[in-house]
Amino acid sequence: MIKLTEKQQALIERIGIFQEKTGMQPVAGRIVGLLYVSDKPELTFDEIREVLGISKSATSNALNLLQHLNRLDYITYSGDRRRYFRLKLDRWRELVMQEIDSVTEFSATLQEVVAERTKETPEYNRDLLDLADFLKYLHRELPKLMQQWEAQRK
Amino acid sequence: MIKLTEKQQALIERIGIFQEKTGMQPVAGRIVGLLYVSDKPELTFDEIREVLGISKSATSNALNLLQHLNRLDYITYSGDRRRYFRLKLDRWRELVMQEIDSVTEFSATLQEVVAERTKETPEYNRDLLDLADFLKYLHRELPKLMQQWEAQRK
DNA sequence: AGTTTAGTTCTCAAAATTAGGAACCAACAG
DNA sequence: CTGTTGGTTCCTAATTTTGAGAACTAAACT
Repeated sequence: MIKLTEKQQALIERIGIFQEKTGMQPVAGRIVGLLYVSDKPELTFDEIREVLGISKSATSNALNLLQHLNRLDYITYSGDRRRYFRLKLDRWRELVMQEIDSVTEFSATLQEVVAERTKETPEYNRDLLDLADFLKYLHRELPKLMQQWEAQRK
Repeated sequence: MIKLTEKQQALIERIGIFQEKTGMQPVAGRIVGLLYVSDKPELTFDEIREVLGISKSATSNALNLLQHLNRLDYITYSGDRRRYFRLKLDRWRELVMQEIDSVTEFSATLQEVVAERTKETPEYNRDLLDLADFLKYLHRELPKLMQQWEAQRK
């Protein structure tokens, strides 16, 4: 049975709250926190349930949500019926791209907005287009930025 | 009295929902949408209230929230007691930096997490540190990226 | 002083989110 | 075919969020 230190528990709560602020439900946020912090990075349904003191339904729903959000995975071992859930941490590059994608989508909406707007407010329209364009630029440049980062670290 | 087209209303709803997904409350999200779309980019309290069909309390609370989030401003004209609310759109660069800041803050938590973690999971710890480091890198590089963007646009 | 206007605050009800518990299902074990 | 385990689903209650309405404040106008 898994036991957490005070510090670990505090970290889980902090991470949980951070995730909540990005729109995630509380239990899901804490599961993410737990998987960040836990010495074993692969936990079973019941380990998660037990250590966080939450119900089966909450656990099930949150795990499914996290899988939908592309944050979670599970692996199995033959002769063991349980799933071992883990963060898709090794794929964090995809995660970051995913976040930027949604922003870029918004950029398209901004362009639609400008297309609808009066032409009487040229500076305002320019600001909107600039923002939209920068977001797209950011989206395009992100892969390069990742490569640069790879290169510059020792 | 301000009148919106169907298309404008639809855009406001779309923008509103997008904002909601980033954790903003519904009315605040729609106000942002309205100010993006409205031909007049500076609206009074009552214009906002009326065109969105919301109560004074909801309007007041949302406007204050948006000012706290650094998204809104207002200007006044002498001899007119009303405030003219507007998006701080011309400052979108700051906005973008602000968003990245909060991510960077999370990066510090990740480093704390790794400091607490067992050393028995070196790859996992490496992934965590990589992510944390990349987020900081992104934070540092963003200003440069903005400059590049300024330079490359015609 | 009395009234109108711009906006705030308080109280409360409606609606949405969250999560517990129990019943359920499917796979495997004996 | 019966029992156990891992996980899902359904129903419901508690909590939180949201926003309306009315009372209120403060400034400006008369």
